[in-house]
Amino acid sequence: MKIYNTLSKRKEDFIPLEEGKVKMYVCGPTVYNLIHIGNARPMIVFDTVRRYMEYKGLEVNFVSNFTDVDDKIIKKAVEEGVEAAVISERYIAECKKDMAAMNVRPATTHPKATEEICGMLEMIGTLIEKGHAYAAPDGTVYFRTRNFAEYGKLSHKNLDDLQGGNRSLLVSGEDQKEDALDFVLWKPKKEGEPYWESPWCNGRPGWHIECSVMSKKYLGDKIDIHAGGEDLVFPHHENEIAQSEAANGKEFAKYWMHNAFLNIDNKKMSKSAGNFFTVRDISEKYDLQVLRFFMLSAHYRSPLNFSAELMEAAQNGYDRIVNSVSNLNYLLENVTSDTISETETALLKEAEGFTAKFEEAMDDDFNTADAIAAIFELVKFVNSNTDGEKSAVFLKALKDQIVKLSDICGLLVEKKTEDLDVDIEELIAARQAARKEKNFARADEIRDELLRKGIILEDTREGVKWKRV
RNA sequence: GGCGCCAUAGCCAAGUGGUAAGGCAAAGGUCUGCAACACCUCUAUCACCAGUUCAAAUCUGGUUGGCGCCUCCA
Repeated sequence: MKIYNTLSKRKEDFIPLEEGKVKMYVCGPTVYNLIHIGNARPMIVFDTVRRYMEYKGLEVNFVSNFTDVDDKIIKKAVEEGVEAAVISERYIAECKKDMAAMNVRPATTHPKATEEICGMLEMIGTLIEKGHAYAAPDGTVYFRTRNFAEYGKLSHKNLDDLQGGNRSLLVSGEDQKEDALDFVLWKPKKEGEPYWESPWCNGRPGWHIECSVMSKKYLGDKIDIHAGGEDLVFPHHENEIAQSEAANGKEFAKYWMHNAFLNIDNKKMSKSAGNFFTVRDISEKYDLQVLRFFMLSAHYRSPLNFSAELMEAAQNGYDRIVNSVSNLNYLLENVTSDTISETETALLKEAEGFTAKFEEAMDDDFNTADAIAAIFELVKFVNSNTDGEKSAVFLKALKDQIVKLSDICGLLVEKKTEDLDVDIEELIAARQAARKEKNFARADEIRDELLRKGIILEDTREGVKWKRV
């Protein structure tokens, strides 16, 4: 299994620190609103990485945080006149609903920043002791960036380029820094903000320290994979490395994975540009499985464009897989043979090739676009090689194969079987009778009536199939 | 100003040295009372220029056109 490592800028063989186990940390959302479809990309991508690793027999300890103390949360709390925790708890709950609908599995642990303040105070203390951080007179604690020799190794920047960046860095408190590149570990509270006591001042943590601390607490000083959106490479992840490695004296993470951005109609999504969609918005029009399928249709390191047309195409593509499984289920319900023939055995062997192709794609830095192509090839193979004459063993094996590969991608392609109401069953039977008498007007009338009730009929060679709109 | 990425059919998207996967859409056909599903057929020399090589979408240099990070941001 190869993974592209941002640190080395190349694909590397994935070798877990501990055989058979993976320690993985993914930077989670700041919970001040419903999550947007940009937030959804890393969730879906890294959930898929996790699922594939588990499929390969690895035990994945997957940690993803909720940042629940932040300026935007506080601002929203002030606007609504409630405690910050009311806002963060509300949106954590909403986020979990969206994740469930996208079939993103809950992390092994979902730590919250506000519950890890103790660990942050401890790490900041260690950094000060070791000379990597200092407290300014007003109680702000800064990280001494130039004291960490490897600073810039992830984003491949050097400090002098950064400093020469000609931008005005003089925001408030800037003058008390030893160096313009030093970043905040702890900052004093402002009036009305939530705060915690500390040796330096009553205040709250800077943005970067939380991930260093949560990763250390739940996974250990050194982990296998640290992941997130590409915008986090600098400064967030660069700063995490500086803090963790300076404090722990060990390499922080072996592999760094970053997903590319999602654009809307070829532009960066932003509220001001008016092209901003929450996952909830999309769920009103589409099953979020379609969103997931869409996200996986491109490689995670390629920028992906989002538009209404592309979602339609994704809907149709996803339906093709669902249809194939639904056909297999229909055949299985009406199966007549349960002994597998020699031809069938040979076909199953051939079908294994698609699983091999799928794995080859996923082993190559999680090439989901290629992996999904393998699923489509399997779908075509299934559609071309199954009919009412085939045995139950054969059909079941093929169905399991499609469902399994789709499941690795987190795609649910098997609709739950449900029983129809008796009156609907009777209408379908009545239509069949009408068709037999060649009374097609009556047959079509019944079909329209069922459509109004949300049932779509399809007359296949093997009989009448139905599905929900 | 510094660092970096991308450019493959109408659309989306794999392919990083051996002669272009897959999906969507469109068209024609088979099946079917019709529709739907499915199946078959059909669609590209890979932005442009030069070079390396027996061989390049794939390597090198250049041109053009997009984009990202350097600031809260997935």
